[in-house]
Amino acid sequence: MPKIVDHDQYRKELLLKSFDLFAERGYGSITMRQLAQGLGVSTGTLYHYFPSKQALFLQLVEELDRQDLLNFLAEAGNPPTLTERIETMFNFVAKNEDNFCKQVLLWVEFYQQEKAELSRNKAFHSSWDKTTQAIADYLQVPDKAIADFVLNYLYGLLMRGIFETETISYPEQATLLSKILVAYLK
Amino acid sequence: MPKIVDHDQYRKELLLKSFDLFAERGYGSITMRQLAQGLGVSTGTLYHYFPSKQALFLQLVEELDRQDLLNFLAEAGNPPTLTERIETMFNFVAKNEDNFCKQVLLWVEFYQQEKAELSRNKAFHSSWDKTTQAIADYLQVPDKAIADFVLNYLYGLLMRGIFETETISYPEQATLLSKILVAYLK
Amino acid sequence: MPKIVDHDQYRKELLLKSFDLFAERGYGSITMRQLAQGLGVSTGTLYHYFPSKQALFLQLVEELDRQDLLNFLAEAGNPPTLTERIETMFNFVAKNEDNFCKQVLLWVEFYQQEKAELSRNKAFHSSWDKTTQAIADYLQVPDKAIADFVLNYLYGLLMRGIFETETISYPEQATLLSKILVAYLK
Amino acid sequence: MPKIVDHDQYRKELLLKSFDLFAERGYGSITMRQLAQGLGVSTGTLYHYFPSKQALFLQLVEELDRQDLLNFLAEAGNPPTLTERIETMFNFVAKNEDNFCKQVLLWVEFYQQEKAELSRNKAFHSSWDKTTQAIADYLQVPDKAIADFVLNYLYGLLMRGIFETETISYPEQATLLSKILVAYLK
DNA sequence: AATGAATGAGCGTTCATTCAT
DNA sequence: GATGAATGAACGCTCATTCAT
Repeated sequence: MPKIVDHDQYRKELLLKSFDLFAERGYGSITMRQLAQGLGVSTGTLYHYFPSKQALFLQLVEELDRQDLLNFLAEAGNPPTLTERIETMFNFVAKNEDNFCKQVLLWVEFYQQEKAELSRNKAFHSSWDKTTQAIADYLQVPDKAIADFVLNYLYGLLMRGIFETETISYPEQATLLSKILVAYLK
Repeated sequence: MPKIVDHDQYRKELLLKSFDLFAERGYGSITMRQLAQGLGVSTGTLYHYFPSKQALFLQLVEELDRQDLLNFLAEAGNPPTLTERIETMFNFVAKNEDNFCKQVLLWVEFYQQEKAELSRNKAFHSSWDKTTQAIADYLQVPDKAIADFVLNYLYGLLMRGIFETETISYPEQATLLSKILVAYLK
Repeated sequence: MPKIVDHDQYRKELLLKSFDLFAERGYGSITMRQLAQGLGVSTGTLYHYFPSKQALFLQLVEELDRQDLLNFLAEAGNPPTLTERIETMFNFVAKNEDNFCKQVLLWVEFYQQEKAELSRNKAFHSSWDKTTQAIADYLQVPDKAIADFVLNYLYGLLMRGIFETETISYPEQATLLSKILVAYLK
Repeated sequence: MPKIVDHDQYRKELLLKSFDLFAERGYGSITMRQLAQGLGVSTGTLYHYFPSKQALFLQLVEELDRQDLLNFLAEAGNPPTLTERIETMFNFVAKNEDNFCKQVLLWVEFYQQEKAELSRNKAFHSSWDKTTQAIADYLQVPDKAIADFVLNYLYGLLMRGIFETETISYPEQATLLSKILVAYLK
């Protein structure tokens, strides 16, 4: 019997630890050697667990999207009013803002760089769609357009956090959005 | 100094023509040779006009941001009501959606890939800030938070156009946003 | 010492089974992992039986050369005339043409790739010489030059079977060679 | 205008110089870096002239086969008797024995290593066939089987020069072959 | 101004071999 | 004896950039 390690478990461990490394330097800029060094393994080991840099990244996307959703649902509960649900959601995003920014940045960079050969690989889009859908479900708004509205707002918020020098207050924005929506839905 | 005008004019011509090439393959994936070939010049010529790939791209960012803003202001006029201004804005974005998506994609990819050495170069952020500010001005809303709100929504719209399989209707979204805001501002 | 017999028997079994794998992909192209997988063992096991890829191959050469010779002598008998002996020989080669082609191909590839460090290892050359000598003995021609002549012809036949699109008929060639030699030796 | 060098001429120069390097270490063992160093250029330059290691080698095959044939025809003349033609041919091979051995070795090694993806590329086989055909033509023997006979003999001679410790005398073999054939054709 | 040949560091990836279990 | 995870040097190849012409 070889060394007792759960192959799959170790794979996920490497995956999760690789996120910070990707985030720090970007998908295209970090090298497999740097990744390996950062993870404390050799390049050979990296390739023992993942067939390629792209595959490693794609697995990371899937895993993180899955975990993000799980984490959110675990602590979100099911508040009675839309206002509260929006607040809960914004709180969650605010708490993990840094993580989400890094993710969006990485996903976009990767998509841009590999879009040519990504058409076959639906995993990327489907993962995003699934998350978006789950959030829409959580909000329980009667009109899908309203859910879209909130999501647009949220994704825009993330973008501005990335590009603008001046940061934006999440609680404040959540309050504003709530007020606006309540006024509209009344 | 006629020579300088020619040089500068040619430089901008190359810049503008390079946008489609960047958009098609991504900043990190396209090579200077491919760029040169696509522009119908040699790599040497490219380096005669731009000191580096990064500098070329940065100049492209600045130029396009400038032109986008100019184009918008040129055709936006100054409608009397907020509703109309928002509609005008959304129409403009809808008309140029493809372009804007490509730009956002490229800007993000570039930022992500070069952020390590971008700290010195403020051009990138300042260009984005300037555009954002100009749009906020155009809307003439009393409360800055409202302008932020609209912009967040807009940027989010762009993001979702990129990642989601299902496209989103701009006119419809504009109408919704107008209604919501009118209900709130009343 | 029963253990040693088992070990040795198993080693030869692996050796023989590895021939087809080497033949299919070439010495330089097949990996130890592929070899192990094809044999139904782990790489570790392979290294338990053979100290290195090169040693494994060298043992294969020796074993196959030995067996080829044994097989030939077993079925060749001792026909009274040179013509018959040549015919027997050509029949044998014809029957095993595919095998011999693969062997020549592999031996050449290996020799070419490792010749730098093969000077010490005489096994390779001596194995070839021994076979050649045995065949010469079998023919029982008075003049060594005639034996050389036949062997040259045979090895050339193999080479042309490898490289040329048009295959060559062994029986026909054997008949021709016989006639020619008989005419000469008369 | 760039540096004045005839791209194509320089390519052939590199090609020819690369033969000795390939011959010395083998196709599979020599690296592009070693090749570049041996040629006195950088790896980048090598790739400027040849798209890949395989393509470089294939071009070398074609070029050498072409030149060998040209050289032979240039000095072969058209002797009146078959005996003389065979002698001329064997003299030529004897004079270039070293070269031809190296070529056969390399061609076989390459073929063995790349045969999987070589099916499309007919250049390899066709080049060999062409040469073989030209030699057959030169001999002007009425019966194709006789030409085949001579060629088999020749290729076998080369093989034995490669593998056997004891070298074989070309003039002697040529004389023998002539005698044998003359006895047969009479 | 314009060319494209030249460079070489560095990339993603492979694979013979080792070794803890 | 058997396993397969781990290693890391080395491979083929790329590409931003330089520079002689």
